[in-house]
Amino acid sequence: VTTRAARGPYRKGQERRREIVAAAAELFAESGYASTSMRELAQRVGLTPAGLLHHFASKDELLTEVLGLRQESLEAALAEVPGADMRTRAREVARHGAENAGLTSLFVVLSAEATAPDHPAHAYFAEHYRGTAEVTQSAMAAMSRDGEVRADASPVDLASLAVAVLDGLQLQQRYRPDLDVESAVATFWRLLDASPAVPGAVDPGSA
Amino acid sequence: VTTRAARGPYRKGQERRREIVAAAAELFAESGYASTSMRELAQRVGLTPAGLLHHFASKDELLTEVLGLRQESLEAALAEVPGADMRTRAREVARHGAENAGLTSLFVVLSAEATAPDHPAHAYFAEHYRGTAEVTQSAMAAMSRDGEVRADASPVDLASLAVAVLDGLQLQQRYRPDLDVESAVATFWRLLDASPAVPGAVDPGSA
DNA sequence: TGTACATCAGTGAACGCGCGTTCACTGATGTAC
DNA sequence: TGTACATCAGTGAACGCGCGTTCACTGATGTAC
Repeated sequence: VTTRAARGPYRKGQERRREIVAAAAELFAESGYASTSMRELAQRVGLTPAGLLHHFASKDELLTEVLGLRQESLEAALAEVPGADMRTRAREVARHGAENAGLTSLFVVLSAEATAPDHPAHAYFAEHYRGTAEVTQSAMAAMSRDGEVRADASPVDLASLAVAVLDGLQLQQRYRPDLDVESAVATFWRLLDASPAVPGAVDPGSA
Repeated sequence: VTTRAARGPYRKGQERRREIVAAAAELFAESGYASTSMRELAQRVGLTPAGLLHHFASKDELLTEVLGLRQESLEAALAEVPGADMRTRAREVARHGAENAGLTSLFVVLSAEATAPDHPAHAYFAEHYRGTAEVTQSAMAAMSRDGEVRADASPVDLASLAVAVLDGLQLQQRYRPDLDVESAVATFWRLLDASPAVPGAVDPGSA
């Protein structure tokens, strides 16, 4: 008996997948994961709920796919400034966030929703924040050692602040669209300057 | 025909109300509003779902009550430092947040969930952020004018940052319980100092 | 001080509804010969 | 180049379930006389 191999999805099928993930990202960003229904999403892409599940095994799998989408998009943007220092990378994260407002809202809304331990994305965000804290702390420590940021503040606190500023501004912007996230982020990093624009200041890095 | 006036709730009933609101605050903080069910809440306080609705007209009314609870609690804490300057008040907000971890989580989780325009708490949070921005901006502008914060940063940006730092840190702490929110907030305010601890610096406020 | 009774506190069963998912099915699409 | 047919893309109806809320009801509690 000879068994035939699966053909895999057609080109049209793959396009549909992308279209569905993009629409899901928009809806999750608007209302969160739990409050977005398969019926609502299906209608958005012109399918029936059952049609969605032909492309994805479950609503959970869609969430996983959406989280991956954001990751890819951000990593692609960061790959354009290879080997840049942390300030530049942080500003690139902020710039990317401002440019992709949808994905940005998505991440803030989902991370807050996923603080519930039984939320399907809880493990993802716990790992995300753990990894971000680790990377940011060691980068900030290195910058502090090299005199690139003020030495009179704990690098651990500065790392927490750098992350909090991005999250907090993005949340705030959802209620105050006039808020200029990029400008505020730039101002934050200026606060960290090792040599503030104070007349008569000497370089503390040589101490 | 003489109609008798309503008696109002008994003492036991009022205690129940408070007990229910407290439990609702805990559950909303854990899982958000939409994902918390009346059945779950009823079980927590030893009632049936219908029993809850004897004390509150709807789930929505419970949410309103819970939001008011937080407001009262924070205002009571701030009333203990009357007329204090903005730094002290901000630190008091942070201290209060750290002490009432439940209420704090509640506010961050709900504000993210409520970014959806049709969420029952959307108007509340929109007004909350609008009012907070207004107060914080004018306070920051006054401090800048008086030389109490660095003059080389826009007061509007600093105000946005002050709010974002509190929100962002509280969100981050839900995934990293080791995070020291109070310390990070103190570090942030040190970054704003008008006269950084730099040898040889002169007071820029007299310029 | 005693008691009738209106109101309060709470129950248990049921309601209509929207949810994610299943299942058997139909037509479209690409491929092997 | 033509065609048989396996697989893909998608439908329509139905599923069991948990949701917020309703309703008629029972016992407890406080109050007016």
